Amino acid sequence: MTLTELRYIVAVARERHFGKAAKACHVSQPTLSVAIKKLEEELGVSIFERGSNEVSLSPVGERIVQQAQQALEAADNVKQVALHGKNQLAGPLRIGAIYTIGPYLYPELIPQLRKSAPEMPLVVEENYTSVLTEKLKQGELDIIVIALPYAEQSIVTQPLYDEPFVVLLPASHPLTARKSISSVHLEDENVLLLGRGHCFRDHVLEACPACIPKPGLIGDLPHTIEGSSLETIRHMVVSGLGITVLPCTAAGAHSYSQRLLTIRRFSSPIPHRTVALAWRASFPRPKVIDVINTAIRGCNLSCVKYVRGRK
Amino acid sequence: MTLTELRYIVAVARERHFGKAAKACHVSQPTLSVAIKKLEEELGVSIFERGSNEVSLSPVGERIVQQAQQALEAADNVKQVALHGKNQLAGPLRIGAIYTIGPYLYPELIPQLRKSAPEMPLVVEENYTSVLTEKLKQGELDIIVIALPYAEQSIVTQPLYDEPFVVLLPASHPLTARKSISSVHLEDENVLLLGRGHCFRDHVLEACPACIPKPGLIGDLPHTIEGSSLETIRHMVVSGLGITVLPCTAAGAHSYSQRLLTIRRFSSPIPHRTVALAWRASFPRPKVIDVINTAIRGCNLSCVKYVRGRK
DNA sequence: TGACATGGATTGAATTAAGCTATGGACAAG
DNA sequence: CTTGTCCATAGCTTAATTCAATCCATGTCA
Repeated sequence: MTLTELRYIVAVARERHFGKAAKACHVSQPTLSVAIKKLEEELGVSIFERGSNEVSLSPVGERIVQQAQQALEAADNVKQVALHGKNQLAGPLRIGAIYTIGPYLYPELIPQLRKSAPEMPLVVEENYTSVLTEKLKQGELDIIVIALPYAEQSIVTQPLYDEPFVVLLPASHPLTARKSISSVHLEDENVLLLGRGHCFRDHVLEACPACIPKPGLIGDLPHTIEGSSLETIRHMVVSGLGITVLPCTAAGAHSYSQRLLTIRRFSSPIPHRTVALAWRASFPRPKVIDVINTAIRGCNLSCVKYVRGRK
Repeated sequence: MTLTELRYIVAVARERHFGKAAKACHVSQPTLSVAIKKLEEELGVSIFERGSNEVSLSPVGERIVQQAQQALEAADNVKQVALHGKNQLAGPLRIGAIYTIGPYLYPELIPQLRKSAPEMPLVVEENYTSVLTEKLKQGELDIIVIALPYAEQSIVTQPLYDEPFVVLLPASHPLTARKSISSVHLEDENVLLLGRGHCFRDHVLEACPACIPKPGLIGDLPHTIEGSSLETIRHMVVSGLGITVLPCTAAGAHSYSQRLLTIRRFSSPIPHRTVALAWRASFPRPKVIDVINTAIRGCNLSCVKYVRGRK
């Protein structure tokens, strides 16, 4: 078995066409055909099913190609390691965070990283968990910050901190009279939610099942209003459209004074989420993980509880 | 770059000797020397430092070899996938658990797995976290059950359940009068601990810092008695040597009647541990993980709280 | 139905890479 | 100064890879 053969089967699996795959690999079609046949004989299974007018993957082939991709990635990483020399903290790092973390973590994290790894330029992105996951797996991102639970094949995760949720109220709201708020108090309130796809939306609904949006209108407005970001929701809370639930790191960073907005904590059991790092298991720069881990723990996120560190 | 070259550098890194490495690879010494030189030229770095009387790894070389090992493992897995054919649930699985989980989980888990994956013979082991980790990394185990926190390079973890701790008392003990017990109640008690190396020992000490063992003797016995397993500790509790803290799954499975032993829950905050699966990120049988996950969730562990599943 | 197009398999020659034996050269020990 | 160790180099052989040319099965359309 050679890396070349693995490249060939990955190409055919991608192109679904021997000729095109051969072109993509810069070899002739017979070369590729022979190489694949040789590999199939060595492995004792047929990877592709040559139909009359199409090439498809056999069930085993599917998994073989997946595994081959991993092997190729690992081999590529050998080159990367050699390229970047001994300093893992040199060279760019592509980092992603979900929408409900990025805006509140990055302003703390990035200055920290500039200090601890000045030779590591950062490419930074915000997106949904699903998009970040895809980009991470495709190698378009190196490390992402998401909320647990999170389990993906060949992705390593590392919990960072537990983040309690808080309630954001207009200052004039009756609930501001309470010192802490239970999820039952939210049942009759108009709780503004993020749109579908935001995992924080699901976290809130889990903590407050009664907040599940109902179809229909109240006056001109839909029964439940969905915001496209925590900041738009904050504006709507100010404007009196309703109240909302925020992760605590998002509670402080805003431009409204206490005369307009009030924050109240939850009474026990306090709903919360666990924020974690995730990276490809094959990511070849362990020190980068350590540095980011340390940097986040060094961030001034006063309301969170850091998870005990890596051993 | 070829897999053969990677095998060569891994061998030299292991043997620290070109000649011996060549023998281990079943090739002549010049073959190996040339191949390594070629790879070093391709990568543009020198992997080994040829000293007068010894071969050592350069700093970059160290990481290159590590990465090479990963690539070789991934390539091996291609063969494994082909070998076991389309059925990931066929072929033996080597599973490990720490001492404080295995005896209580296996009797539930193994019959479950026999049902859901009858063609998968199980090789089962119990050991300390550190030993299991080493065996997992070396490929001597496929999947292990440990307690969080757990973070190892290129190991994937998946939380399974939260397990509250309980207090085990002789039936005649004054604390049996209480419905629930707080850690402060343990301060003046003789709390029997597991020996060093058991992570559960550390969990107990974290929940009850006052229980940290003090040197010295009480009469003939050491001030703090350490047991080699939860079962030996249970015997000692029966015999009146002291009380102990157990994970709740270990509380029920014993041969003593309620007339001798009493179990009491903790009052809030209830100390607990999170039990998780861990496997090499390169482990090529994702369905096996799913099946074990499902099997454990199907176990009759009434006292635990299962963590939300994989998405 | 038959000419043609498509797409993978086969063939055989040319090239390249990987392997071996023999030898060279640096270094340390005696 | 000799000897032994150990990695590097040279020259040769053999095996593997690649390509162009060709074959063959299948599907399309007049």
